[in-house]
Amino acid sequence: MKVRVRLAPSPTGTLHLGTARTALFNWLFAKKEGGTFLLRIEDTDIERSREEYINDIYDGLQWLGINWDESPTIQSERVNEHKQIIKTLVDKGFAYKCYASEAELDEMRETQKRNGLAPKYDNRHRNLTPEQESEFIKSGRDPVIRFKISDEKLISWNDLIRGKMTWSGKDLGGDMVIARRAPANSIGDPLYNLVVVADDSAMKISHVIRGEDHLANTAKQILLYEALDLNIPVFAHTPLILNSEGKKLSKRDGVTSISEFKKMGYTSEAMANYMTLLGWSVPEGINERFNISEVSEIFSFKKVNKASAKFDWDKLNWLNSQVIHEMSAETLLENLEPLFKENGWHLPSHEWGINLVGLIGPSMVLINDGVDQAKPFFEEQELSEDGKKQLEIKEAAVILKFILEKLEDTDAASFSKEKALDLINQATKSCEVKKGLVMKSLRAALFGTLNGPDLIQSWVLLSRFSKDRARISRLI
RNA sequence: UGGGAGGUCGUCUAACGGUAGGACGGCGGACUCUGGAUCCGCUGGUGGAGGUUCGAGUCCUCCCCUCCCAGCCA
Repeated sequence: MKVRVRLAPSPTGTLHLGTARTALFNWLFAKKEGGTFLLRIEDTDIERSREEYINDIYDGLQWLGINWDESPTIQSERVNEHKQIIKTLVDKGFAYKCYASEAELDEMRETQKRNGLAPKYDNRHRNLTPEQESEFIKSGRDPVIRFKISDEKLISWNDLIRGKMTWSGKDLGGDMVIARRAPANSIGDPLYNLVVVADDSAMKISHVIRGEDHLANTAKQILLYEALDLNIPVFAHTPLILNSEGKKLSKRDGVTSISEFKKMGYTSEAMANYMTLLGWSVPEGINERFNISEVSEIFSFKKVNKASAKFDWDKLNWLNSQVIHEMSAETLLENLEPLFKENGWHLPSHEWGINLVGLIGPSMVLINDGVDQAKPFFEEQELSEDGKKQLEIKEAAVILKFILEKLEDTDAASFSKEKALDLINQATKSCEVKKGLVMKSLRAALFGTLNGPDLIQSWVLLSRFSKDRARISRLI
């Protein structure tokens, strides 16, 4: 069987972490099996769907390196086909018009709940007589169209992740609505379960891979496949990504959009790596830090976990830092230079820039950290509390004075690590202090704080602007 | 409430019925400036009770907990 899978996002919001992970599993499976990965935009809810979200979804997938085959299917463009299918179902007696009002059904559900029952449509209009129908129409009622679900029906499928699944028709909430309310002589807007079946079939989807929150939909959809005499695809229901409370991730949980992660300074490699790791376990001997192209050669649902996983910032941060450490200085500089420009910072030379990112790279977790860490090299910093304290030590002034005098005899252009180290050693000896005191004082004077990257290399970079002298002398 | 899916260190996970291991985090040390870099070490777990078995995270029974669905949303 030729593998054809799809991602079917609804453009009612930006590309969500959960959707992106589903995309990844579909993509990985398609790549592994030499199949095709398709995209279908489910924009049948016209009220909530927006063009800008479609673009956000495309951008996010591309950024993650999840490329799709063929041009995306736009669901709303297929509405006539969907209505035709609904008409067929009605004509064949699989579906019927239900005139019950929403208020009437709300009341029905309320009563059921009060009596400790699960809310469920009671199929009250399944067998209306033509007389009853015309009565409703005459009174101005418009119907929805419902697909019959027999209480006795047993539905089962073999899930690639969960094994054999079985549902009973009586647990599917009664006859399901497949078309919105519309005048009786027409067909209303087709709804989710119907359009999914219609489109998955039309797109010749072989495997439906989606979150486990769709389990009940799958049972309903199988009934539609059977009624329409269509081939039933293979199903795989993936575990979900949960928030730290163990609930389904929602917009309320803060950052959940791929575009937001990108903006914060996460790399696409780390995001894809982490999303794959949540739910899929690496075979023995393979490092947890991987590229999805490597996984696409070994991906299997056998290694996909059944239980949902809680999202963990620490692990994502670690992966992101690993990705940054692996970057060449050239690549890292390419990532940072636009951010530097936004702050009005200009590199004195490309080589200087390379040395700078080489220095700060190892301590970056997010790409955006590079901005904070580079800042002291471009802009003079206020003294921090502990920096101030360090410079209040009485030897500090003596040390700085000594170094400043020596610097004035030194050529800024040829200042080097060796010369910097030599100066520090000279100061240590001449001022009769511990080397640590010299270095801490110098760090405080040059950068305002007591922590940062390697002091000697930092000093050499700073000297390129002759800023080292200026910064020391301001304190004397 | 009904149905469904799940439950191994704090988190993500590994373990033909055969020593519960790894990663992240946390804690401690090293790097004779800092540390959010790097290296080393430590910490910590099979939801509960029975049962089968020489031996149970794994098999059986009962219980508990969590999540998902129960829309004329997708």
